[in-house]
Amino acid sequence: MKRNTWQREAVRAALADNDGFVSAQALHASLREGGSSIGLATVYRALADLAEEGEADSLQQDGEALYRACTPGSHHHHLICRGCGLTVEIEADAVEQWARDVAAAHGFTRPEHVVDVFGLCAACAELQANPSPS
Amino acid sequence: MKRNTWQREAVRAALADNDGFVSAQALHASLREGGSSIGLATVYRALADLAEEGEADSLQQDGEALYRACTPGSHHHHLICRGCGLTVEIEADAVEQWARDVAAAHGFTRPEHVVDVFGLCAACAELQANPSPS
DNA sequence: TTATCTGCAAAGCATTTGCAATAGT
DNA sequence: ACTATTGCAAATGCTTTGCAGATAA
Repeated sequence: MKRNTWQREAVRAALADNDGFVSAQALHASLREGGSSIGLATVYRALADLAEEGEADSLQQDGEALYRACTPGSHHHHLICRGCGLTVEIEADAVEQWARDVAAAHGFTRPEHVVDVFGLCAACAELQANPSPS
Repeated sequence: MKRNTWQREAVRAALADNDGFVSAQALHASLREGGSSIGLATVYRALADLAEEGEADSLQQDGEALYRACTPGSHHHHLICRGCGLTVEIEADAVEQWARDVAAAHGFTRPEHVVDVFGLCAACAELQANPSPS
């Protein structure tokens, strides 16, 4: 059976404290800075578990896995700012349906999908237009 | 300026010869088997260039980058079999529109999106149901 | 000629794994 | 007690990089 260790709780909490996506490395570093003595491998293992149990979303970026807390069972997608990492949760019922349909139309079963939209948020777009403001 | 070497051509050709997504490693191996003496690093560099120039799609799976030839400028998505890697190109005009709308609704500009649907193709679903057929 | 590209081997990174010690239950 | 979990360090696997020699322009 799955045991309840303070390490797992720490990872769960650190993930919840964070608004955007975090890498395992970053999460481990921040836990260490917070005085925890948790090991890196443990963070990896905990995150993998959380993701499998549906308590965390994960996505791949630049060859590293990023995680984010999410309410169990709910399925949603993200709008992510390329500049500052700001993440907005988005509803995508229409896309869910479309994914199921397109999979079925080609004889595919057990469909899952990855849908993420990247862009520049208003603030970052502003920054890019005026690199040195005021 | 960008030079035209036989290595770059070889990578472009090998990619075009392949129907699904291929890893850099696999592409390098197949080129070597074909008698080429191209180096692994060169394959990586060529693929990165092709992807940047829009001549190749790329996606991340299991911590490795997969590439696939694509007609420059065209934008499409993929339905990928988790079992055998079979890839079907899918139209997603509705999703394109949705992505643009959702980005705009949140003040995001220059939207790009990642939309991939994974599933089990008919053949692989069959195999999983009957692990050792006839 | 000469700036870019190649190949090799050596890093570099994120992630995984083996194993003895530790700590839930 | 029993066994899952931890932490460390070593191992793995993909990708990048430094550099000397090759090569396209």
